[in-house]
Amino acid sequence: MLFDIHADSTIPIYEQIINQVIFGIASGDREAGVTVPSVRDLAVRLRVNPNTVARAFQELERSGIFESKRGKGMDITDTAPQLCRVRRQEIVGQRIREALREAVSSGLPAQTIRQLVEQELLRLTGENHQ
Amino acid sequence: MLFDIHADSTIPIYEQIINQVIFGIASGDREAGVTVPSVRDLAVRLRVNPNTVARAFQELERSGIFESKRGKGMDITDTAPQLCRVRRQEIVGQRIREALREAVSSGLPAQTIRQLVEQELLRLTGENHQ
Amino acid sequence: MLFDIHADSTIPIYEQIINQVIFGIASGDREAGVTVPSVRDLAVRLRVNPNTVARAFQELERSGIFESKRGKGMDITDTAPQLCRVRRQEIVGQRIREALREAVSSGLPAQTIRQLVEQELLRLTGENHQ
Amino acid sequence: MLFDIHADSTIPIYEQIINQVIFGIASGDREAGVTVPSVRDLAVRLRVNPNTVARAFQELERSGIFESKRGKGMDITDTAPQLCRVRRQEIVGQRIREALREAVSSGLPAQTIRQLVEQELLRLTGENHQ
DNA sequence: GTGGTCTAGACCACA
DNA sequence: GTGGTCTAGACCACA
Repeated sequence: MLFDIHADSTIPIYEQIINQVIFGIASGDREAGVTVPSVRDLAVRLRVNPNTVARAFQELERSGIFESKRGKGMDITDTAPQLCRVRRQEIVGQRIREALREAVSSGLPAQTIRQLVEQELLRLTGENHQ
Repeated sequence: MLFDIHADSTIPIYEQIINQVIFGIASGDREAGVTVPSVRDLAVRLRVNPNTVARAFQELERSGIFESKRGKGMDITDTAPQLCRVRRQEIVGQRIREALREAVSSGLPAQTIRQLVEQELLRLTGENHQ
Repeated sequence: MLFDIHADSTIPIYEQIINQVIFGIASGDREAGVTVPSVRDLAVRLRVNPNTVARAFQELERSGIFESKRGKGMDITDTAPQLCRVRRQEIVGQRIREALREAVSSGLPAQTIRQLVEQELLRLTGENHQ
Repeated sequence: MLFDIHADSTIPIYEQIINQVIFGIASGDREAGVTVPSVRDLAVRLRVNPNTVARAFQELERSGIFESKRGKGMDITDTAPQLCRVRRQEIVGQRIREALREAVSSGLPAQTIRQLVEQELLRLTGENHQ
């Protein structure tokens, strides 16, 4: 599982970790039953405070995505892949919804907003939209 | 100028005020040279502490959108409309960019993202996209 | 007496009025015994709140530069010219002193400060310094 | 970094803090990447309310001189030294410019002004000007 | 531990 | 009346 943490993002580090775990599992990077790196190891790897990783893992456990193996670390649950696909859609959907709600309330014409979105999507996906 | 403040939003109140002033001026709600409601009045109207309004106004002054007339209150500057149109585009554009970047990095197929966006845009603008 | 009021200066308007009166008298623009414009007239001329002019005049009276002619306006006192020459030196001296004290405390080398001063003086007086 | 705060100065406390940070960094007192005293610590040290320090730090952050490391405190940015040297020159230069402009407009002869400046500079730097 | 936001309330200079 | 500054104190998210 790859992590790409930006300490200076507006998104808190623990939330970046959570989302990247969710996105990774939803995309099939990891399968159920697999053991997850320890809090300590991941903290070292990401150069991040262990408390921060611990917090992310706790929330993932509460969500039913991780389960703790009695003192032996964390596993990915059987239901994780399904849960993560749902959660991914929610997370992404909500942020898009908020961005568009703000855009509309700003008074920018719908046409301009649509252009902003389209142009950015093309830039990000590098895909031709025909 | 209409204000719609949500005390429980993740966006700080003073920033909501700033953005709504910017959006309002960018949309032509208020013209340059016009006097702005006083800190105290707006605070009462928004049921918010005067310090919070004052902070928003000070940032707007630093941005060249308001100018303080000593002892008399705040005016909208001559350059405000232009500045606000630029700022609006930046604010809206950045939030859209971040939402889409996250969406793409989540592994959702571009087609799904495009659907999410399109569906939300239609819902918000109530417009028929033919 | 000429006035040059800048509403947006960092120097309060009443203080600009006071200083310009003092500088004017010190420079011999007005002689003792001459009647001064009324608060109301000057306020109109300077497009300034009458309270502001009144405050300036009060301070000038307290300083012995103006004297009120029982309800008939203000005169310049006999001692005004002498007082104003002293005050002018104090006002100018103090602001220069503060500026230089800050400059020195900023850590800029004395040589750099001297250059800044010299260059500005030349610019302002348009005079050749040989 | 030494601080010398005067609660009774006409310059607001938060601005004194800002200027002294700028002057200190411009003079090489602190290097980039170094962590800054915490808001709470500095507030205790300066016997000032934490909010006042926080305001100064926030303006320094907005100026690109400090950067906030979420949950960890403030760092001096890489560009701070350069920014601070520029800012120092601006701050000092502007105050000198204003003082001299006033001096010239006061009607004092250029020669007298030059003497005032020279005498004060000598007093402050204790240096022989030959 | 860190900074960020907000409230309540005081006091001040200015117009 | 206006805004600007400051204090005291609370609460929160984050690491």
